[in-house]
Amino acid sequence: MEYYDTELYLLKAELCKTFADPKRLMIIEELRNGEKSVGELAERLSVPHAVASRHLAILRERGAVRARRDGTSVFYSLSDPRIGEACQLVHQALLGLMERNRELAEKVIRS
Amino acid sequence: MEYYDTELYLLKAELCKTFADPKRLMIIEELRNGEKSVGELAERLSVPHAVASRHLAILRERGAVRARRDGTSVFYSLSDPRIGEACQLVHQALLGLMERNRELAEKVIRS
DNA sequence: GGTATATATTCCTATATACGTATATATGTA
DNA sequence: TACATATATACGTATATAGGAATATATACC
Repeated sequence: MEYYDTELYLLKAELCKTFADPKRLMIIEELRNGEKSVGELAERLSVPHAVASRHLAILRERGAVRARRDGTSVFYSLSDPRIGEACQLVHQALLGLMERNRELAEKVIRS
Repeated sequence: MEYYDTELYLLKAELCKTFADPKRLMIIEELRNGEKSVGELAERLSVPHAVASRHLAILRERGAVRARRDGTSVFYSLSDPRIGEACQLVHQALLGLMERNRELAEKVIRS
C-alpha cells in the first residue's frame, strides 16, 4: 500500500535542499528584511559575486526566491514569507537542541 | 567585516540537510503523530528496514530525533516539535508556490 | 548456550554538490 | 559602436550522499 505521494515529497526535499547550505541560509536571513541585489548580498556574505549568483540561481530554480531586474542590478526577494519563517523555526529548534545538550553535558560533568 | 557566525550557520545547514531527503521528510511526518519503531516506519515508507535505520541514524546524529529502546524495538520521536512545524511550513510554502505557478500557467495559456 | 527478531553498520557504486577561475551575457552611457 | 558595471554560466575537481546487499549487534525466550 502506498501511503505517500512520492512526487510531492521529492519536491519538498528539493525545496529543503535550498536550506541545506550555510551561505543560502544567510541569503534567506538577509532577504527576510526585504529585497537585496546580488552585489549587496555578496558583500554581506563576504563571498565572490559569482558564488552569490550561483546560490541565488539555485534558490530561484527551486522557487524559494524571485528576481527583479532594475537597470544593471537584479534584486532578489523571498517568494513566500513562510520560507523565512521555516528557517527561523529551524534556528530556534537548533538553539533548543544546543541548550539541552549543554544541560546534558553539565549533568555528565557533575556526575 | 564578519556579519555571520559561520559555525552556527554550518550547524543550521547540517540540521536542514536532515530535511533534504524525501524519505526523511516522510519519517518526520510520521513522527509528528508520536513515536514509532524502526519496523513500523520501514513498513509505512515501504523501504527495507536497513534503509529506514540509516535515515534514522542520520536524523539522530543531527539531533532531529531521539531514540528509546524497549525490548528488541527502538522507538523514535522528534526531539523538538518545532522540527515538525518547520516541515509543515515548508509544505505550505510549496503548496503556495505550486498554486502561484498554476495561476501563471493559466494566464500563459489564456494569452 | 542457541535461536529468533529487531535494529545497526559496513562496503561499494553511482550520483549530486560546492567552490574557484574563467568566460559570457545584459544593461547603461558616452 | 565601444566600454564599464552587474550578473550569470561553464568547466574541472574534490567531496558528500543515497541505496542495495551483506554482515554485525542487541534483546528476548527457550
